[in-house]
Amino acid sequence: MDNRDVAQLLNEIADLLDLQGVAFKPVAYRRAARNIEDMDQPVADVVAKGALRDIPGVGDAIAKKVEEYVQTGKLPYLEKLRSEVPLGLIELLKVPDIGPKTAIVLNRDLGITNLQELREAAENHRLRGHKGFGEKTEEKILQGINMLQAKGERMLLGDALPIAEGIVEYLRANASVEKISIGGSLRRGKETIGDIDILVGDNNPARVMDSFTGHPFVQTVLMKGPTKSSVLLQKGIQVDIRAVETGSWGAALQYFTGSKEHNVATRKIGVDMGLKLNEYGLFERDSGRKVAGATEEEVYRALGLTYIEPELREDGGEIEAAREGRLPRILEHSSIRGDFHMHTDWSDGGNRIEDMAARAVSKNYEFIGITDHSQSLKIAGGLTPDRLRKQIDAVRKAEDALGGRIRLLSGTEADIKADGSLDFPRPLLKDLDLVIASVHSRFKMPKDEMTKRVVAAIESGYMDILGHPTGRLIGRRNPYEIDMEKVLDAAAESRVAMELNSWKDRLDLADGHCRMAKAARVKVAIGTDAHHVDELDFMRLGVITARRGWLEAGDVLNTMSGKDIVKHLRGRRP
DNA sequence: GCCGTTTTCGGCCCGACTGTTTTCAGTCG
Repeated sequence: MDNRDVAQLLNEIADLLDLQGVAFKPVAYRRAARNIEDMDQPVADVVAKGALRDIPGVGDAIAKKVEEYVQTGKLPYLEKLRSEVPLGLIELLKVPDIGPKTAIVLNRDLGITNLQELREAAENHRLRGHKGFGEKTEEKILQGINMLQAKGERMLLGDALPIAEGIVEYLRANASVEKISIGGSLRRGKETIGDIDILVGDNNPARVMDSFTGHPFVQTVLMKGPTKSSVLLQKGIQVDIRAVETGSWGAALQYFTGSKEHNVATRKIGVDMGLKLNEYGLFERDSGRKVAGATEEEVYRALGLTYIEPELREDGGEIEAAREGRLPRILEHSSIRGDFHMHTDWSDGGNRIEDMAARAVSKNYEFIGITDHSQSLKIAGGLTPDRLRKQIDAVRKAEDALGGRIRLLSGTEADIKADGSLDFPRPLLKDLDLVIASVHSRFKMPKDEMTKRVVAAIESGYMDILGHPTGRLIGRRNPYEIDMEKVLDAAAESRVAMELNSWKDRLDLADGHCRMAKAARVKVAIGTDAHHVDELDFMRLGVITARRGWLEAGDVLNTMSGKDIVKHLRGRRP
């Protein structure tokens, strides 16, 4: 059982308590669930250490239940709740506009116990006429059920960003707004996005709403008011837009960026200072006088905090750090001077070495790693030792042709075989500038075996970077079982870097693991894993993830100059 | 159920939009 299972359990308890009309407890269970889910350590380890109560939001009662579940696999408290509430009611909560209150009424007055029965009742017009239910509510519920069943998974950060940027550009050009920004989880750079939030600062908000909801990318208008609207795009992507006057821009952007938990925490700080924070500004509670609001910096300053970058706003310790002035100066994209990981037409890439290099030069990079696959990855046209020898020459030639404008590191993404050995003979590895080694097979190994395998590769002395360290594909494949603490300890010892693979459905290391790497004093190397020149742009996803992982320029090898990175890598060869 | 730079008890963020209301509750973010 992993952290997600435990979180799911606690969330179910919260839902069931909601459905019993219990106040406050559901919020507490959800907070604990979220913090357990976001933890980097397996919850079972925390239980073993007896450290559950150190998790924010976990007190005696929840700790006892989690312990019981982890140790016995059972939780009688949940069983009891399940027996008290019709099980199908929980799925009703997923329908937009149906919350616990409505679900309770539907069940109590109409005997509805699941989604199917709700659909039938709505279709047969049995809802209208009941107190609080009219014709429109009935229609909306039906629509909501259809939407729920058609709705896809969460979007990847790398898919959502270009869509949101397109909308921003459109509004900038067509609605001549004064200020506009992406907000929400997208601005915070979360790896997956539920919907797209956009904030507009304009002294005529109603006009912006008309412009927004009236335009061709909108398929359905879900809601439209003078300052706030929601629409659906094709494929069911929801976009929420909010407009405020420019004087409230900072407060609104702060509010609209979230996270929800970060906002609750900042508003609480306000309350403690006799202030009230909302999207219009920060106000003295008694006099109503406005203290701040035009910029985010101003709002944070007035709360006694240094500015907190959006990627850090997860209520993960950033508020305490900001109060004590010890927030890290997180990585900036402008500090990136190279890319460690890409493929060419020598294996399964789409472009030549020269093309990749030229695009890198146009990004002002000082180095790139040419790292095609190794021989055992036949499906991807992995290079034989012979071919790799030839490629080393080709890389040198391409570098010369560019007249020293960029360093091309001849490298490989070598397979880590099941026994922990690398997929090329050592003399060949020794002649390469850069060795990334990755697991591409036998993903389902037991945890201790997988850990041993990867640690053995790290300790071989022939690798520089551990490629996509957990092997996950967001939304498609779980990370393989591995003891990240042990891997990081070995990496620290051997001075091997962890890759932050910034391919859009990898982002591996994930943000939390970046923090662990930093704590273990292990460097991070961002690699796009590009198979095409355009995919070198995935670098920004890596930078965002590194920022979410609290990494600073000095924690990331990509900030080294071309000259220094060559020196660094040469110094590692046995 | 959790939590504490006024608290170990008594609070628990704040406002827009909608539908069905003659003044507001519920939901959402």
